[in-house]
Amino acid sequence: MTTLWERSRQVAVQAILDTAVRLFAEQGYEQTTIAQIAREAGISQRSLFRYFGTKEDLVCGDQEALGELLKRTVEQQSAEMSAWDALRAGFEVLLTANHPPERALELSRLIFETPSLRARYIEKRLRWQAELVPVVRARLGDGPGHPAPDTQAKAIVATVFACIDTATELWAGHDGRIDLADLYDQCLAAVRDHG
Amino acid sequence: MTTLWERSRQVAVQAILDTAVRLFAEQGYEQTTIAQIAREAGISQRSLFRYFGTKEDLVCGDQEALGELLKRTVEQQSAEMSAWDALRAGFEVLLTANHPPERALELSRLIFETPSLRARYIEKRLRWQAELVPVVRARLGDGPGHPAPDTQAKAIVATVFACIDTATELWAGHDGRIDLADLYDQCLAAVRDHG
DNA sequence: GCCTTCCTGGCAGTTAATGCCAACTAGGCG
DNA sequence: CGCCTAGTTGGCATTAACTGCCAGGAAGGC
Repeated sequence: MTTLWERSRQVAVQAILDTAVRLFAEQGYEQTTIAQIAREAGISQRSLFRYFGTKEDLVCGDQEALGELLKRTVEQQSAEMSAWDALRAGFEVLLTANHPPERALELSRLIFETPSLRARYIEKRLRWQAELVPVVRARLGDGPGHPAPDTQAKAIVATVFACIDTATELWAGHDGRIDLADLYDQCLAAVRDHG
Repeated sequence: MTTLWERSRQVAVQAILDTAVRLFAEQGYEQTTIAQIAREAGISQRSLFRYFGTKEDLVCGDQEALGELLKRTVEQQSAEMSAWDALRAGFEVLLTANHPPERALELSRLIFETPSLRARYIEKRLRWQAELVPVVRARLGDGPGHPAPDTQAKAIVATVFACIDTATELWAGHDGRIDLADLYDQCLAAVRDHG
């Protein structure tokens, strides 16, 4: 443990993030420049880019870690659980592991009202999707004779994320007053329940 | 009709597009600069930006027109058709209205393998989704008493696009040898058929 | 207390994108 | 035919996100 370096790094990262989120909320994402964030956070522009490779990473940078968590959680669900239920369980773990809800709400609103950010966010999510496909496919084998299990797995994962996205958008639109997991269930029911 | 201006504009646009697609295919998207495209297309950099607002628009610029077409097609389906079937009909019209298949394949591959392009493409698609929600919601009213029709409509539209995206990715991965509409049906079946 | 190692900050440069202005050209009108 | 207006084009400057490079400094082992 290179202790002091690690610690001051953590402090710097947190200071940058706080400054950035505050400025984004005050002025909007596009209107806030990297130079301004660096100045107010008391760090050089050059170092800011070393911590966060891009401006977008200031908002959706910690996605990689969550993707890992999601994958591991889905893998560890009991083998009898259907792919849909395993993915739902993974989603629920994400909810508890996320930021404090108030911050998550602020970030979600920012992402959903800034097109370029939303696109970037979805792009990162697509990487999770790719990693989840083999995990989901492993749960499809024991059903009846399915053709093209890969197609099936990809479609299921894509749909689950589409519903997560839709639910999150609705949740942010209602200022977090409606339970996110409930919204997700409603979305999935709208898709899967025939009638 | 301001004829000559209109016509030379069309010619210029086509020349720029041809040059751009060729260079992207040869060197990759990120490695090709706007300056190079402008130089080889025989136009100033400034004018190129007037035709195409951004570099990404060179690849996915004509998406707006397709979005309009999709919305109109879905609207015009017979009222008895379910939301799912109406959306499928819209998708099928898109397929025939698109570029020549060989070019569409090239563009799709470029988009799927270039993260920034894919993000931009998704961003444009999100605008289609938002516009389709009211159209889809109008088809849900005559069913049994549904709670939160907006949630339902959003979830359905998001899922349809997730399946379109998945099908297109698979289609590009198979070099277009599998029918895109068939892939879409497989994706949707994987999501909607319980078993 | 030195020395290696890693981090930081400043500087210059690249690329996409935008605003501004002067030169130009198509097309209408006398 | 010749001018005039309107819309177009291209060059110049500028901004903002990034990247490479190099010097200077601090942390931690010896």
